[in-house]
Amino acid sequence: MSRRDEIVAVARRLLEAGGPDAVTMRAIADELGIRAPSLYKHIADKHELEVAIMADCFAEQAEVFAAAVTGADDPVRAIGTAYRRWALDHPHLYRLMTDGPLPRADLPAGVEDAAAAPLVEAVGGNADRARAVWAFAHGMVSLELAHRFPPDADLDQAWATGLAGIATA
Amino acid sequence: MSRRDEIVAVARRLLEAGGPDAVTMRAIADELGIRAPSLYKHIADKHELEVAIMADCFAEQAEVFAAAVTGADDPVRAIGTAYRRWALDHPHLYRLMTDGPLPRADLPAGVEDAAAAPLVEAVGGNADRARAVWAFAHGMVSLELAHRFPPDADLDQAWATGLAGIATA
DNA sequence: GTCTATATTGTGATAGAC
DNA sequence: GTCTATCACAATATAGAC
Repeated sequence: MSRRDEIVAVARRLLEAGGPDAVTMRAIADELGIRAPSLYKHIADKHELEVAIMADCFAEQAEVFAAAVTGADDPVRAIGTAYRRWALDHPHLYRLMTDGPLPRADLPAGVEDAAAAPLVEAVGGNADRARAVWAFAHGMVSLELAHRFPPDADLDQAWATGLAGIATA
Repeated sequence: MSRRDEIVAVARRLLEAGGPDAVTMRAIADELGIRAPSLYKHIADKHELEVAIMADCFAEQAEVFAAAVTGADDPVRAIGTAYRRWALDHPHLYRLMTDGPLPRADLPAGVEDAAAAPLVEAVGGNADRARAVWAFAHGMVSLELAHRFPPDADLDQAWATGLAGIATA
């Protein structure tokens, strides 16, 4: 594991544990037992770290979603469940990936498509339906992460209602 | 208009125009021709400003959504259109209202419910369906605001597919 | 109700020695 | 590849005079 990879790994761990404010160049360096300025011998700037973390996550999601559809009775439902699980397990990573425009020019080619492929296939290649399902899943997950639903809301039921509707529209 | 109300109005205008980073106590004060510390004679802290802006927005949304359903053939569709319009017209306000937990304890009672009421009624009082529609709309809007859809995506079609599915599930 | 002065805290990043 | 020293900047908020 190169020094650069170690830095990216530490940055990701800090982000997952403490959110964006916890990811400072000083904190990363402390974790590695070095000084902050030394980091710049291995990476150009902070943006490079964010991009590297996103690339990691897309690859991870591609695996998880592909595994979820394999042999599933209801592939859309299975992806929805996996999508929700991943987001709830990694809330800060999820936000990093969805809060703003993707730095597509800096990302390895194909990672975004690889993560989306299982869903596109699950809806039979219908792009509008894939986007609708994605938007629904993203909306459910981000409202849940933001604690915007009332505590007594039955989210499993809302997921079922939404996915069933869109998948069979 | 009290000095406090002027301050809130300026803060909202700055947020709409330049996003969260543009809303500094200095910028607000500059706009009013006074110094930043003077603001604290009228408001306790920055949080109070955010809450006041949110309250404004909920009241505004309640009006807009209620007007949208009035006499509409397809009320869910009408609210969806109005929801999207409001969000696209006020992206930074929309994010302020949806990115994190609501400070419900500090918000005037009922504003949140008033904004949600037209949708709840449009789906016949079915809470699960209301949440599913809301999540879908929120997902569509926030992905659009984050420029996450490809440029050639037909978003009108995705909206139609999603809303039709959920509304008739 | 406004002012000046200041506390406090934080950030990302660079120069240049070793 | 690491270090020390430091730049350059920005933020919210308070104390106390007027």
